[in-house]
Amino acid sequence: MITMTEIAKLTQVSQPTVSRVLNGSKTVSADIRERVLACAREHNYQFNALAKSLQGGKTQLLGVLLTDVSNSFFADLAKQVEAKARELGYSIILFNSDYSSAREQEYLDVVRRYRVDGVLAVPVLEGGSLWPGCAQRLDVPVVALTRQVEGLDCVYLDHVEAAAQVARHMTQRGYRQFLFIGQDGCPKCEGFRQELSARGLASQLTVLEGQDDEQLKKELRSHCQRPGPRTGIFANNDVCALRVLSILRALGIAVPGRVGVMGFDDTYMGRYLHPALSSVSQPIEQIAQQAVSRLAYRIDNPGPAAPLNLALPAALVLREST
Amino acid sequence: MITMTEIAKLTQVSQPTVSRVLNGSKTVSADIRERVLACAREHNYQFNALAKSLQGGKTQLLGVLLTDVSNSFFADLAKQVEAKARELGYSIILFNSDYSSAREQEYLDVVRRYRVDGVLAVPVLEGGSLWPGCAQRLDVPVVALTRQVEGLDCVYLDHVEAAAQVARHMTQRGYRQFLFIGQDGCPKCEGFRQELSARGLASQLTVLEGQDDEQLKKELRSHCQRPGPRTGIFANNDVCALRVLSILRALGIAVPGRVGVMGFDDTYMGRYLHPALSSVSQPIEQIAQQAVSRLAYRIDNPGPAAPLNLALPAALVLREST
DNA sequence: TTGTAGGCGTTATCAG
DNA sequence: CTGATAACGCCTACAA
Repeated sequence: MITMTEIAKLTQVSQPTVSRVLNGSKTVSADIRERVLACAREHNYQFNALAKSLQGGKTQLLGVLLTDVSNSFFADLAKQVEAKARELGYSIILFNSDYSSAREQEYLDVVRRYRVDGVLAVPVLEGGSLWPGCAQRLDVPVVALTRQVEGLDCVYLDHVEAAAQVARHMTQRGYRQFLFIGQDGCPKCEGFRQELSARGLASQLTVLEGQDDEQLKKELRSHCQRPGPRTGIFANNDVCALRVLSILRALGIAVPGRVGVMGFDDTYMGRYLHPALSSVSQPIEQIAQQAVSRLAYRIDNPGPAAPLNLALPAALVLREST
Repeated sequence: MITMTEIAKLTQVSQPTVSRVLNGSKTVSADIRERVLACAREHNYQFNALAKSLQGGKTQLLGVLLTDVSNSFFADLAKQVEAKARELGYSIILFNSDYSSAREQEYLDVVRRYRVDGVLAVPVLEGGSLWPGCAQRLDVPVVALTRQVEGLDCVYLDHVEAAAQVARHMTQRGYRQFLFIGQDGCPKCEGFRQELSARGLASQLTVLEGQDDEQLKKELRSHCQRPGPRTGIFANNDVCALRVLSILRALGIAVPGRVGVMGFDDTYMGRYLHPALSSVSQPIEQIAQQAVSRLAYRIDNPGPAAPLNLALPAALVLREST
């Protein structure tokens, strides 16, 4: 690949002059400018971003650490983040921690090696308590995605509040017994529990981890097939909700009559299911937009700043399953 | 961030000595080694990948150009590619062309700027005829993903053969009228047509672009509701198949009795649908594995080589919808 | 075993 | 308006 020095030789000028031309400096005579530009075009010149960055400048690179790109929510998020980053002239190095803290740490080092200008990350651990420390060691700005992290810039959907909305909606629809399928103690679960508690229904909540299909089927049978009040099931995400719907159908349990099902993320498939899936919609584009522009701002304005703690509101998308 | 030169000053040795220690050279005295390592650890040293690469070496960076990460197939692919790349010590810069050729060209330049060691790309245009040219201009190895490109390394699922399998399966199941939903002339469509043709059924094939739901519904009604032979519908991908299933249900058309539906990509949701969706399964992990290791091989062994043209076989996953 | 000198492709700061 | 020169962080000779 051709360099400025080579162009300089070919066009009989000094290398700094080539630099001036290629960077659009006005203080170059017309004929030199033309000669240089012609030569650059002819050889398909592209500046060496590494050399340029070495010079103390920025790399225009953002590290993006996700837990699982194959999850359709994160995939969407990655897409939007890439788009926003591009608008601001950044490219992204993508890492997939696969929910492994060890890998997350490893990637934190890699990101430093490449001297990225900033990092967007979905912390592996919900609490994210070790992240402020990581961020400091990184010595570039960091914005946490979709997780609240104390003492760190973060942009997220308010899971607690969203789950409370779900609880309100379900009680309104007449469900009086509840199942949360996901990790006990996570923000969604807590928000759900709190709101039920406020309505004196906390004792009616059961939390199921719901790993494999067989296990889940057994548990759903015992919870939903016996007579009793209608049951509202809040699934950790749409994939999980889809599995639940499938099992309920196999069990011959009526949805939304006997049991209501609510997903999370509002993935595209929801509207095409039968019954169409009610879900909590995340404002993915806003999250990406806010996170990237905050990161860009911090890159352009270094120095300490009060952490941004941006909790975006969720919207319930009500369809047939509740 | 601390540099070798700074460590050198702190430990009272020369910078190249620091380099030797940090790169594990044996020819350094024990006490210097320890002093240097201690200092490096203390200041959390990470080498500057830019500077190192500038030296004419490799960047350990791979450019990955996708058309749409939010598509669950490509999201899976991205995940696998990242994993394989990591195993070989590469990090990936991810670009999303969004099916825009203009953006694709733009990204080709960006990738050159960062002096990536190689590129993995899903060409925007099916034929991919301008890619061999692009690859040459890139002057790093390129491997095309999931598309056959003449004169370029490529790893893909054989769409033509896969579609032929679908046609055979459908005729076996007694479908005698056919719909392909997707772009006319694409490999899947051609493979489907050819195989039907070989069975004297080509005249029974109709191709629908199927953009919006309303339009598609109208067309499906006119094709499937009138009496006549059973219809086999081959959808371009699972998302599309899901839409078709949803519309057929609304129309009260029996699946798989009156109409059979086959998707493509075998995304996770297929097995949970009702009826469970038959689909063509792509060997995503193999594609990623083969593509990345081929790329790595070409990086390590520069110079001309006969293009690899690796067509992986598809597997039909038969469930309830056909 | 260790240090010195040069260069990778840029940009920035000087002179001229 | 243009050209030297130094510097960024590292590595690879070569020299001591």
